Amino acid sequence: MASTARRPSRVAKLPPRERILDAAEELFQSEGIRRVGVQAIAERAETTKMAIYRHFETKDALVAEWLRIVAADYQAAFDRVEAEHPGRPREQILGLARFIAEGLPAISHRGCPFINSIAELPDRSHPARQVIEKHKARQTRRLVGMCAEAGLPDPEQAAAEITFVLEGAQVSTQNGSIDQAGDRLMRIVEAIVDQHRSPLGTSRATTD
Amino acid sequence: MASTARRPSRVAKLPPRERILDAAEELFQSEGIRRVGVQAIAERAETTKMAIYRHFETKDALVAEWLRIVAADYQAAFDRVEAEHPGRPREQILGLARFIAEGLPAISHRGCPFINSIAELPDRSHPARQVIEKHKARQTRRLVGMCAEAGLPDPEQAAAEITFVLEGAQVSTQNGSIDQAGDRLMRIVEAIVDQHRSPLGTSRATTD
DNA sequence: CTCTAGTGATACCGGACGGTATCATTCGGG
DNA sequence: CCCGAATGATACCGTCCGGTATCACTAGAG
Repeated sequence: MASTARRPSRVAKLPPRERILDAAEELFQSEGIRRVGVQAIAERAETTKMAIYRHFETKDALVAEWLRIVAADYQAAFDRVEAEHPGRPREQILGLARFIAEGLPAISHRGCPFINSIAELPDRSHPARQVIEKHKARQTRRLVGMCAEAGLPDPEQAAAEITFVLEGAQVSTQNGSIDQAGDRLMRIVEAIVDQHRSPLGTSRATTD
Repeated sequence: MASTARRPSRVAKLPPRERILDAAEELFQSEGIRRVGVQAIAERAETTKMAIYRHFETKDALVAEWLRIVAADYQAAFDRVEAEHPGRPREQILGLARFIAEGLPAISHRGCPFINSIAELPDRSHPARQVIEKHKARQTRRLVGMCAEAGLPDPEQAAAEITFVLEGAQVSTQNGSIDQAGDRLMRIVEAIVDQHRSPLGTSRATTD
């Protein structure tokens, strides 16, 4: 049976590997990769350094696995938004933008894990970098597809613009240069999706 | 009179402080702040660690000074673009965008120093963070002013959109998710500045 | 029960780091 | 010419880091 997956000693705990990944997630996100030592992760996971090195070859491998999970979560959110509006690419794009916009407040202290990790890992051969690269490539491919389905005349350009705006909203929120970034972001993406786009004017004709 | 500022031993060298800042610039930009040790900076500057600590209280102070210089260079480019098109805010904005777009290839390996530094310095109280914050705030203020002068109906929104797109183009170039980011960036900013903006269509009416 | 695989705990290693102390050297101004 | 300030060179300190070795323990399978 085992209602709880395991029960090592007293409290119901997740297996060590999960605890390690959870701890790594929290620490890497809030403090950065290089500032967080393996020891700190172990303490937060209520285990030891040795346990970490039993489950992950090196710290870099742990970093890569963390980013793999973040990317998977992101993709899952992408899937969810897509499934909520089947056959309606414009709504899908807006849903994605809303997902990002709603995540901005949580991101305001520390920014996007991918952007931050790239900054902390200059060498492109790092395993984590390849995880990010693949994720971003897939993300772009999907977005281009959505833009094409939405009937936008130049899907690549539209996807580039949406990508720019989404990324820019995150970094601008992080560095505090733009306030109400979420609202502004939504208005911009709406203008892109509705082609007539005059987001700066007062006209607010949402066709369909 | 000292035709050359100084000539310590053999080759004409800049004074140590300049050499240190130059070395720091190169190393911080290409490797990141935390990956670069004071020793490495000293070697690159053809001096010693002690010399660095004679000119800068701590490594953090050196980082802050470096970013202050980067911000100043940036502001200078901003000034130059502004002076090239006096009284023509639209041309000024486009010039700024072009400045960024042309800098993208050089940035493709390592990204924007401000974005990277924020990622490497999680604590907002860090002196370098305050340098960045001030710079970004001033940047936004100037851009809003330009948008207002250009007669755009909602200058704050337009400035936000331009900021998002500029920042997003930089991170997207860095992570390789968008190709031809420079061209795409220019088309987007043109569309923002010319309000009729249908950058995705084939119409290419560049008035004036 | 016994055997084994996974886990917890501790100590350790070599290296890099930020920062300091000390002393020799050089150079320009008086 | 000489003095003092700035610089160069080297050694050092305490700390933290990634990673390893060792040993005791627990729990589940047979």
